[in-house]
Amino acid sequence: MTSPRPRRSPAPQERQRNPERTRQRILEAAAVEFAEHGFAGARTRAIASRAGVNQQLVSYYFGGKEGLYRAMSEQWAQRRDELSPPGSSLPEQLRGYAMETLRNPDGVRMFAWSGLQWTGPDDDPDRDTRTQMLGSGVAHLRALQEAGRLPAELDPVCLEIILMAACMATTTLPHVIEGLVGADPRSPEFVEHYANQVALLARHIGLDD
Amino acid sequence: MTSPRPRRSPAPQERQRNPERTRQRILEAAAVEFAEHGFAGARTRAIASRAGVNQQLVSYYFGGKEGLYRAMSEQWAQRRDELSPPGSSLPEQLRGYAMETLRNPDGVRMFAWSGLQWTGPDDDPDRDTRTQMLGSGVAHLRALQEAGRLPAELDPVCLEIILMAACMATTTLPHVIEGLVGADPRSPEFVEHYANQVALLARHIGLDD
DNA sequence: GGCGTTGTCAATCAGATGATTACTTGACTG
DNA sequence: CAGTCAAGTAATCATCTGATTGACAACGCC
Repeated sequence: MTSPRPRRSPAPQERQRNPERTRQRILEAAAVEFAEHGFAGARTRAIASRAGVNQQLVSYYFGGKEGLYRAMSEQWAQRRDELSPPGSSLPEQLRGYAMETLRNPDGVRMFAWSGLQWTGPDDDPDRDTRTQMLGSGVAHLRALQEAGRLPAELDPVCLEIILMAACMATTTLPHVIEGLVGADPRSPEFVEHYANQVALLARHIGLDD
Repeated sequence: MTSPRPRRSPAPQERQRNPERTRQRILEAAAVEFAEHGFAGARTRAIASRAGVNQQLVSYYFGGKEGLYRAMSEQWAQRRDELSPPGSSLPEQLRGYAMETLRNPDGVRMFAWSGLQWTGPDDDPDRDTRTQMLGSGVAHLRALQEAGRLPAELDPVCLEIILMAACMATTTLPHVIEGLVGADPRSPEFVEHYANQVALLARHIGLDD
């Protein structure tokens, strides 16, 4: 069986047709715009323009703005799923999550938007994969608790939520940070410092392995 | 001196003029809509309709959508400033902040939106009052630290940010919560439980007085 | 009671926005 | 090489959105 797209000449011109690449470009542009402005604030024209394609292609490939948003959400969910959590110990892992603001600012922002835009369990395509992923984290905490490393009266679910909110703070509370530290809350310096502090606190709670 | 508004018949009809009441109604309706949909998602028509007044009055009193948003932000900043922090000990205070989701869901939501919509120190009318308020919290933490109740290597500013993010989680991460606990994340039962857990964690860190 | 001021409204506008239509271009097939 | 279908585009549309206009009715003042 030969390759599905022979493409005699590898890439003589960039003007060739390439539906998959076009699709992908739209998805990438959509991620940037949605991450920056949220669903209501994003503009289909801006997405098409950023992708360098005609606006109609958004309808052609995704059936409109809403379909594009859904498709992009699913792609990001999948991508996040593939991403193996960095770090070995739990504090190191949390440090990694807090650093995600630098590696993948759009993804974190998208996630933050989705929380405020959330209206209910339905129309949340990401729900199941996300829950499964977080559930494993909760299981980890619960195991730590049963091993006596964590106070019995602490609810592992709530702790997971607290830690998650903490890791996202550089994205969700930039105005607070700017006011308190007087510097750009997204600067690598501060994000790294903050991530270290999150890890430190986690250790102080007793989340070391 | 007599009353400024004599109003011969006390309230024969509600159709009487009352600019101040109208202004206030618009502001209240704006708070609800902006809290629900954010700035980009809120509709001037919906605000006017909710306030039960003509849409034009938004321009008449506030000079348009943006002016209304600013005015409402300032009003809420002021209202929050008046609101004395409940609770005596720091964990109790944090518990109170986490419970704010029930007492004042719109206020918390507005604050969460403002973080994602934030573009820079400018165009942030709330900045100074907010920073001042948070600064006092940081000072409190720093005092605790200097008294040896808190590890020296912890940055009080980062700790404050972490705690704040944790207190807002029932608003910022409803999708996560729904997935993990399978219940309405805004239900009084869960919010109270979560607030207790935040306070518990604070105690466990050593933030007791 | 007359009169200017001010609060309120209905009607409407210009621009933006997401979607649709009809057309062109390119690639594969027999 | 004709034919067919997929990929892409330009032009246009209907609707929505925030803002403006002009009328007018309630109020304060004399």
